[in-house]
Amino acid sequence: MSRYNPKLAEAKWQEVWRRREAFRAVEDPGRPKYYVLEMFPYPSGRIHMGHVRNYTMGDVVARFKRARGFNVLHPMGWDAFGLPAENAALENKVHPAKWTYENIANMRRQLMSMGLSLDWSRELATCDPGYYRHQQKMFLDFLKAGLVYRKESWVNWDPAEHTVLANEQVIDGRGWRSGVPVERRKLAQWFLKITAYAEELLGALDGLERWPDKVRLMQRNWIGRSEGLRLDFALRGRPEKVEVFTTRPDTLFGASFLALSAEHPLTQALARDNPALAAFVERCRQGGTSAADVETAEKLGFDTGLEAAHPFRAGEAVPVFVANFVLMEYGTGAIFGCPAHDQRDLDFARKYGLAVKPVVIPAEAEPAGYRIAAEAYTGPGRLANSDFLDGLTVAAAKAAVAARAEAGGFGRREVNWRLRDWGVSRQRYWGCPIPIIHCASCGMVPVPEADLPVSLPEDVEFDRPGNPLDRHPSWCHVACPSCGKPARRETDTFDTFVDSSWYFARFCSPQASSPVQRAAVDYWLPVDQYIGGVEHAILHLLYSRFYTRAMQKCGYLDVAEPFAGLFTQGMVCHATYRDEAGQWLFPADTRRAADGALVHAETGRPVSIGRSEKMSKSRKNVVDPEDIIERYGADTARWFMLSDSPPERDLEWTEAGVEGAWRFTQRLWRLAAAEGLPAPGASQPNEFGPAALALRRATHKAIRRVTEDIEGFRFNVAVARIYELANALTEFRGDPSGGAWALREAVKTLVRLAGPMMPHLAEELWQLLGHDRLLAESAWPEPEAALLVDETVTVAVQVGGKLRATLSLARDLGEPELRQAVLAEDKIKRALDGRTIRKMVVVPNRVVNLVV
RNA sequence: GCCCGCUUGGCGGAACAGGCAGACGCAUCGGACUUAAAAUCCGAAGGCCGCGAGGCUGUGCCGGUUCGAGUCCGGCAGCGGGCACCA
Repeated sequence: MSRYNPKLAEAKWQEVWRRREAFRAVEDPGRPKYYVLEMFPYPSGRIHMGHVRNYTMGDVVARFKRARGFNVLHPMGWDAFGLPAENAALENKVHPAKWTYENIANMRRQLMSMGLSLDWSRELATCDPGYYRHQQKMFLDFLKAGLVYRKESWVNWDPAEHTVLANEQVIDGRGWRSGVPVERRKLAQWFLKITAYAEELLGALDGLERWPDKVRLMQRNWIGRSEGLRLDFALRGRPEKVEVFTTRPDTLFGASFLALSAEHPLTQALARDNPALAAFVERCRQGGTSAADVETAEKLGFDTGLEAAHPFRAGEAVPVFVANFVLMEYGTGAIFGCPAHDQRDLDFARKYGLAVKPVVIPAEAEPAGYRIAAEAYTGPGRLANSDFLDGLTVAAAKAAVAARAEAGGFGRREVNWRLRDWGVSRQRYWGCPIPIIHCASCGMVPVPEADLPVSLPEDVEFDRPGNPLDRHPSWCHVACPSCGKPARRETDTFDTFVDSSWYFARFCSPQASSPVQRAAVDYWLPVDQYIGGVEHAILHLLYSRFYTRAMQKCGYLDVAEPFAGLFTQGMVCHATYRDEAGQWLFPADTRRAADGALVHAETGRPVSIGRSEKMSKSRKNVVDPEDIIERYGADTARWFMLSDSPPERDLEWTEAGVEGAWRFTQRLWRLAAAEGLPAPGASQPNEFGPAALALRRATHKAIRRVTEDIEGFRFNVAVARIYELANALTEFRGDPSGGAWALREAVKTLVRLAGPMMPHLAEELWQLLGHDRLLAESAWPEPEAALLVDETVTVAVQVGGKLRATLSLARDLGEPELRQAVLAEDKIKRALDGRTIRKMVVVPNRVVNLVV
């Protein structure tokens, strides 16, 4: 028999699908729609295994849903703006646009070789003015709707390169190129008012039932709703008050200091005539802006010498510090510290010799002798040493403090959010220009809609750091649309998260002259199944949820939630290899020596094998999908991606695993291309012998299980079911009564079920089996209910919870018959050893447990 | 630092909603076919004890709930991921 040649077959079927426009999506209100979307890729130039995994899963869903009768939308595009293009420009003297579009062309070719059932007519790239003009239009709408504002905000500043750095460009507090310590600097920037939707974004999470719980939890924590109290502290010897925010007003009587942010107005005022403080504030600016940087930095404080009066005990006062861990962005930029009940405050108090007074006493502790040692106590308890709060629970004490503070006019209950507004300004070239003009007379003037898009200038130089838009000789100089006088364009561009916050909506009507065409989004949205990496669990998904609401407010569409279903896939990992010198090696540069040891492909020197880690270029543990597809074909790559590892978990790429997948494609070919099957259309026999019936049961059970497993995103289990059906087929030895018909049914079903995963091979076999219609256009089978239940079941019999025997019994036996059958069994009699049965626990058709 | 996740044979994993732990695959071993190899086909296999029937034990660790725990609860350990300018 001939072997299956994936190279020929894959090219052939891809061409057939393309010519027939088999995957083109057209709105059809008469049919139920299904929108499958994978997170679109950044066009880095080559697809990697993570893409293969992501797009294979999406394609399985798309092909499956299409076969189930849905009108499927499955588009692809490019998240094409971003920093790497500028880095490439800097390093290789190639224009970001040229670099990006060449990368897109190559990746499109690679994706096409995977045989994905995509509607390529809807392809878009976010760097195309035809895309980003609409983004500019919507920004102006958001501005009118009050969702946009401008304020000063902190950035990472590289003092050597005079440029703003991304967090990833800050390594150990230093610029990645210059190696110079990074400073925090303030810059006027554009913000989108995501906090206006904080309550709604939080509340709506409950309704996203087809999202992973962990993603919802991460978003919940990110939004970070907390109820607390704003409280005024009077200062001794100064007129100002310090307003603090606290979620633990109950611990107020344990307060031993106040801490202000380095950016707090009072700090700034004090620093003007206190050089030591000014120096400290300067020092706080060292280091990056990320949370990890701020929170792992050493906790530092500066005693201002001021004292703040306790709100409830005028005679008592606490020192006022400036501290580097207090964030101006959160709450009021000032806190009171209660060391006994907050670890960070405790560390701070120990360092600066401040009092540690416990005020919440755990139930099991003695109030008089209760002391705090190295760890703060944050659990429940009763209040002590706290005046009018003594004896109250934490919750009651919080309420009591709040009530008194409000009554006294020096406190206000408040809901605070960790969520901050979305800073969308980037001081970069390769992004969507922000359509604003700064005029000396008129202020900030929106670019008139007729002048959109504001396109990026093409004649830019990347010979030095900084934003080329800023130093462009002509681009930023423009007449003010309002007064006509010379004015200057905004040179910031949008965060690329803006681009990706609405592309799913654009896919519904990618050619529309407005951002979206209403009928199209009304039909297709929301996305029924979104698939991507868990690394986007918070930002991209939260921004998209906000952006969709903003679009809704401006009348572009009428859904609040963009993604009804979400699936987050795991990463693709591979073992790491090093040579004797400790240098990383690509797997492709190694081979197996005669004794099985791994050696360098050329030198034959030994190679040490490290643990499996996420594929990354820096560790060289990458396998190029193009090589795999070249050697084995796309179906093998797809099949391997789906076998073994549950999709949400990390997958380890192994050569042996790919070989196994390859062998199965050949095995399937042999099973289905075998001679001697009855022709299609042969009528179903009335009678089936036992072997034929058993095969039919296996076939129909496979249909049900594979269907359920694909629906439930258990692709690895679906693959196992397909193997089981293949095994049943292999074991089948024929049956004079209906055997041939049952065999054909099983083979046909096997091909049909494998179709979403190995579409080319399945299409080839489908044709070989004599079908006229394409598999890609054929329906999914329905299992016959009668074939799904067995007459006999295997019942496990336990004595005292231990398995003693398994019995093959008729289905749904009544308890008396069951008891009789169980007690007749020798093994059970022996296990009982004459003891009396106190109770018989029966799980129908599964387990009998005899309690003795 | 904070938040989140994961942990089952040699390996990846399966186990509906608390009910036969190890489906399915990979690797391994034995056999068939072959001059030989590859490919393919058949078979074995968690660990320990036993000639055997069989017994004991076993889902990261400690404890609990239950007739029954991989699954539920409490505690611990190890590993991984995210943290607002990478996408």
